[in-house]
Amino acid sequence: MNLIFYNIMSLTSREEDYLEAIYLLTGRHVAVGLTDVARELGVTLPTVKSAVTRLKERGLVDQKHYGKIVLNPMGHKIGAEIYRAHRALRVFLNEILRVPLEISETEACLMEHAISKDTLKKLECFVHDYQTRDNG
Amino acid sequence: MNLIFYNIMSLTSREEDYLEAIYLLTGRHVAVGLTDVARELGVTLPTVKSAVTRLKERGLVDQKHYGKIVLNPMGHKIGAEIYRAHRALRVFLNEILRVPLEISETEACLMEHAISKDTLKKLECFVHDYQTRDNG
DNA sequence: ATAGAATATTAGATTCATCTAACTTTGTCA
DNA sequence: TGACAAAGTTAGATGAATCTAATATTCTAT
Repeated sequence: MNLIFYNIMSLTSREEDYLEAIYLLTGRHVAVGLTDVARELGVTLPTVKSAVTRLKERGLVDQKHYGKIVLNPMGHKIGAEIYRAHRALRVFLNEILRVPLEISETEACLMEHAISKDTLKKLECFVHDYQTRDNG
Repeated sequence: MNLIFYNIMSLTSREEDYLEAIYLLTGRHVAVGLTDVARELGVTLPTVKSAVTRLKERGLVDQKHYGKIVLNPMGHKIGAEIYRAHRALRVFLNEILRVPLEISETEACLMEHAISKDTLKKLECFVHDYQTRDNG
């Protein structure tokens, strides 16, 4: 079911970042505006605007004129998945490699786009197993 | 000693890829041409040309008109370091997470740019320790 | 209800990374 | 030694991602 989408829909890292940011903000806010995303990612409003326009063209988000940003089901799914990779990587870096939290955060954010579904699953298992049998 | 350079010299992922490719080819060939790099990275000649031009402007490589590509000391150092990160990540993915080699190769190549010197050192230690006490 | 603040939009520029097509130089071998 | 192949160069286009500056809309609080 995803194969069809995945081929058409190979997103850039940056598109994934925007999707992830919107996903996270959606979990905290009632409504997500361009300004929220801009703050979250440290970019300017027009930059967010053009990213959202591109995501809109791909059918991953909706935004009415002067309106809030809403994730479509596929956008939500991708955002959630990117965040899952982000979290697994951050935990691996921070709790297993003992990289400081801030740095783990930053580097996880850069690595999260590189990791496939299969690898993510393996990483999650590894992290889980490692934690349950008290290593380190 | 590196701080000065590192600030001026924040390379894009792609610039790092080219440097790494040239570094690897240098270890195999006598002389590295644009065509070798193009083959290695799967891009066209003009693309390599413009990348090399940019790396030349940064003083990381040299190339005379119609000549071969030569890494300058700093370029060599960066290329070697990127490759070190690449290797550590590939080994982690392949030998510890049991991700198939081809996929480990690809994903390491994407992650290698995200990882700082400190994190790399930690990852290398982790991989080493993991391997010496026969886990899995 | 409206003025001022906050937010969103548009226009236009820049840089990187890529491509194709056309051209030039170098190198080789018959 | 000169024709042809291989390698390198240049020109020009495209798209993503970013910015600043200017403009438009919406919200809010008096």
